[in-house]
Amino acid sequence: MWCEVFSIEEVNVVSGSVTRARIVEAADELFYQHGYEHTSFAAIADEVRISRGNFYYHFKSKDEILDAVIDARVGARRAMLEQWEADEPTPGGRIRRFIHIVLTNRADIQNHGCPVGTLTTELAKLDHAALKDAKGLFEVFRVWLREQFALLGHEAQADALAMHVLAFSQGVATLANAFHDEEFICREVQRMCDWLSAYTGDAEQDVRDADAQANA
Amino acid sequence: MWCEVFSIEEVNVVSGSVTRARIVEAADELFYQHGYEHTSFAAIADEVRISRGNFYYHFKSKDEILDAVIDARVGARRAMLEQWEADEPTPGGRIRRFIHIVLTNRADIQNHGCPVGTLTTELAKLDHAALKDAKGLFEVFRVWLREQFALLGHEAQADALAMHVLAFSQGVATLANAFHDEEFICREVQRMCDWLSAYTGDAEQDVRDADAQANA
DNA sequence: AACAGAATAGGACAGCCATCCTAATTGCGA
DNA sequence: TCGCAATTAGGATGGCTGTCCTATTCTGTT
Repeated sequence: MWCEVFSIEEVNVVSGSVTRARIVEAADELFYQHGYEHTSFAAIADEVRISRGNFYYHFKSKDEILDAVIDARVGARRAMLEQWEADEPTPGGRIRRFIHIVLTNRADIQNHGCPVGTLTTELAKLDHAALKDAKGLFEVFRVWLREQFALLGHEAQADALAMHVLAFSQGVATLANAFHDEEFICREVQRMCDWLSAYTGDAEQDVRDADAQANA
Repeated sequence: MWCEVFSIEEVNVVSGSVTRARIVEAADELFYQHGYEHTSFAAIADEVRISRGNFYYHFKSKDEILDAVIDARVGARRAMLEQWEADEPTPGGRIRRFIHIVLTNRADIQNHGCPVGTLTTELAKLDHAALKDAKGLFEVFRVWLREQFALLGHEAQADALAMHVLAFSQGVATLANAFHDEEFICREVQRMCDWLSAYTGDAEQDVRDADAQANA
């Protein structure tokens, strides 16, 4: 759901203008922090230090900025998952890595919730055309998790297990955002990892051990 | 999180004016369906068939309507929980009842998510003063669930277990809203009830066994 | 019937917003 | 250096929103 920040230059290679990339980056952050509807052109303009009217050279509407933001998020998440596959040799380790995101990004999550879940929820309420694309963000993780469970030999249940892990992340994120309770996040991550170990086959792993292994 | 509808007259006894109650009722529904920010006075006015300017006889701002809506929701949820305590003899049965809400109200949840979770998420993004009260809605369920687990003899873990059940409901609601997958809801409810049975002591959903143990 | 206060209607207002338009500036190839 | 296209600035515009104000209608009491 969440993702490390990638530099503007990297994005720029794909999308053309530097200004355009900076607009997308600023919009991404502001949409996450304050929501899509509540973020005005003026706010993005202040952030990018660009004239309001100038947006329309790069985008022809606010909706189009949203599309670009979602595309950027999809790209960033895909890149993150590929990185995980390079780092983690086992599917179980990769899933654990996903579970640990709510801990890794706990500061942002407590402040603003899950970028994927909150955007999807908002666009659903607005009955916005981009809702379909936002759901695509969820699908990226769903498909990836499904693959990992299939690799663990649970092909028949793979999708159900993937959805269960996604539900975990959304539940934790929503409550962490509401209550700002860090211990709660730790407990739920531990519980989820315990649950996962029944599917990976190896013995249960303590959170600290997993972190130590990840940093090794 | 969700709640049966109570008639206007019932609410009216407490709050005074009939028109006021109708405004709150309409606002409650519209805030749920389209979000607080995206719901305009005009939309509520159309629903209640009342003049725009007339709102300010009953409320002195939109924020005040939100406060009234949250108060109404708290009242309705409290009433629902009291009803459950009258209906269900065992704490385990009551918790199961809570778990089943996502199934009972699956239509609304698939369309608009959880009324408590989505409101809290939105108000957090808006940095709205009423966020505190919206969190209070969560607290109503948290405290109640904690009580039920304590009655089951798990006082030490009661709050953690309550939070776990809340996280379940939020995760399922968010994904049900995104994917409109009814089977997913069923699976997760079943999984959660299985999990719960480890704390109620009985093998399956036998109410009398749970009752006997609770009274022991 | 007369009056008072509650309740309602509907227009007026200022502020914010996304969008559009046009002029100015920049950067780059010839 | 010139010229053209890409890029930017910033004001103008119209629509929507929450809020306010005042005139009117309703309701119950004397």
